Amino acid sequence: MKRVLNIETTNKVNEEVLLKGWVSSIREHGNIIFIDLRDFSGLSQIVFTKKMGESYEIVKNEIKTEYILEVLGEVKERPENMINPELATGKVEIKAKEVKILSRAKTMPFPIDTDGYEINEKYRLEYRYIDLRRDRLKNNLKKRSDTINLMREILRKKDFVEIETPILSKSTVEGAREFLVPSRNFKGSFYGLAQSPQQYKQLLISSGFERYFQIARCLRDEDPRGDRQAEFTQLDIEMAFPEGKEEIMNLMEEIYIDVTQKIFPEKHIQQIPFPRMTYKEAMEKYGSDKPDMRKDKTDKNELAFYFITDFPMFEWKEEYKRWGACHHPFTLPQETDIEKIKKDPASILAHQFDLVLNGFEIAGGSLRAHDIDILKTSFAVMGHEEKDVRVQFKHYFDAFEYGIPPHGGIASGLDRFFAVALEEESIREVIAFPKTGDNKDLMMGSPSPVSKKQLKELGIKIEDE
RNA sequence: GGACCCGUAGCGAAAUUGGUUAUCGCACCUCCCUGUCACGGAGGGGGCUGCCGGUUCGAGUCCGGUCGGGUCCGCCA
Repeated sequence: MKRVLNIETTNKVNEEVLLKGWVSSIREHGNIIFIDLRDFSGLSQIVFTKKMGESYEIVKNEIKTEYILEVLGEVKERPENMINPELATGKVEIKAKEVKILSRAKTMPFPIDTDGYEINEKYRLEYRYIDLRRDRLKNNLKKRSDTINLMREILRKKDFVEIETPILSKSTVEGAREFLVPSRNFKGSFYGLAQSPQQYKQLLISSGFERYFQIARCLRDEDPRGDRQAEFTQLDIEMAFPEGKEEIMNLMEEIYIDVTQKIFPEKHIQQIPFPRMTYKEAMEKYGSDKPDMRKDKTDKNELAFYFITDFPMFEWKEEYKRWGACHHPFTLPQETDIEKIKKDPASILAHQFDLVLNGFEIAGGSLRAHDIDILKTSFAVMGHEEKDVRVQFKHYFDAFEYGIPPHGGIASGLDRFFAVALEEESIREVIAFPKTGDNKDLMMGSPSPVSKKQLKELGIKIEDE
């Protein structure tokens, strides 16, 4: 017999159904027992009475909360005074005939019928697979999935091609600290885990994939925050021959408007089209390059999207005593005079923009430098010797010499968007298996030491304390 | 790398200025109950108060260290 979902019972009155799911709660009344059975579609109330005979004894003596059951029963309309309006299936109940225990369960380490905020997060992270049983997290991950599906649909309709790029990549001078992966075949050499598909996607443009996108996992070995994790997901987009940066901004805007209307219909966008504000104006007026522009910050359904444009090309990195890229070195400066760029880097603006939502940077994009001399100039300003850059970015410079169209793109941090849209303070609440503030996975127990054999294979020696 | 906050049964909390046997709710176990839906009622078990050290006649409470979790700064092209 085919299994029926709880939610489907509402239109199967007087039919026999086979339900499978988790025991959410048990209410025993001596000679009648109610069990709320939970599956992915919701709850059903199952009624067990002594008429069941032996099965009733199993329910009475053996079944506990979170046991997984198979229940054969008949859908019955509830009498008027027993309807539960709180429940989607509240107008019916299941009169059980047979029950089978599919899996037994220990007592849960913490309650799962609450929103979970009250529980110390270390327990929730250690037993994440149990934490994910709670409705709030299930809903968050479901909405996440729906959104990503919709984004794919929108982009595919516009002829964007989804292409996967390597995670095992190369360590480079610029950018965030990379996770390093030792090579077994080449002892002493390392892969860098991709902190973004940036270079790959630009190379794909040179290949003629004029419209690329990817739901890309990115990895950065920096300290996490409430809105940052070592690994995170971004909607990564790149296009050839854009009609200026406006085309890229408009595309991002279209995607987020559609997502909001279809997946988060209770939300309202403060202003469409998304307002544009220059970096200079944002800093002068709000002292931030990601101001929270909500008109009513107590309105949890208000989404204030804003584009911040015209970022500086370079910023002084005090730690390294040199110039660095405000966005990344591949950005197109607004100034094309190479001498002017070299002379006064601080004055140079970039064709770069961020998308800000309620005070969070949720996307950053730019037109890219496709002129190789401009690219070289940017690296020179940042104090990198041309020959070093030539070695590290050989592929990149080579590709440019083989020809690359004008192009640009954007990357949107999806975890942050979901945190805002789902009214979560931490992106950990919208990620299935997040890590702690020092990048530990409390559930898997990673990072973890490895055997001497593994280290030897990799040619690695660990220094003693 | 730095600053701050937190740590008491499985979970969440309480415990006056340091003072009897560390309290309560949920969960768990036993029993009662045929209409509950966070059912209700009666009873019960469960604690090295994170760990180590110090102050004191006496420490859950004060001090130092350490471990664990969180927030922020640095960092995050």
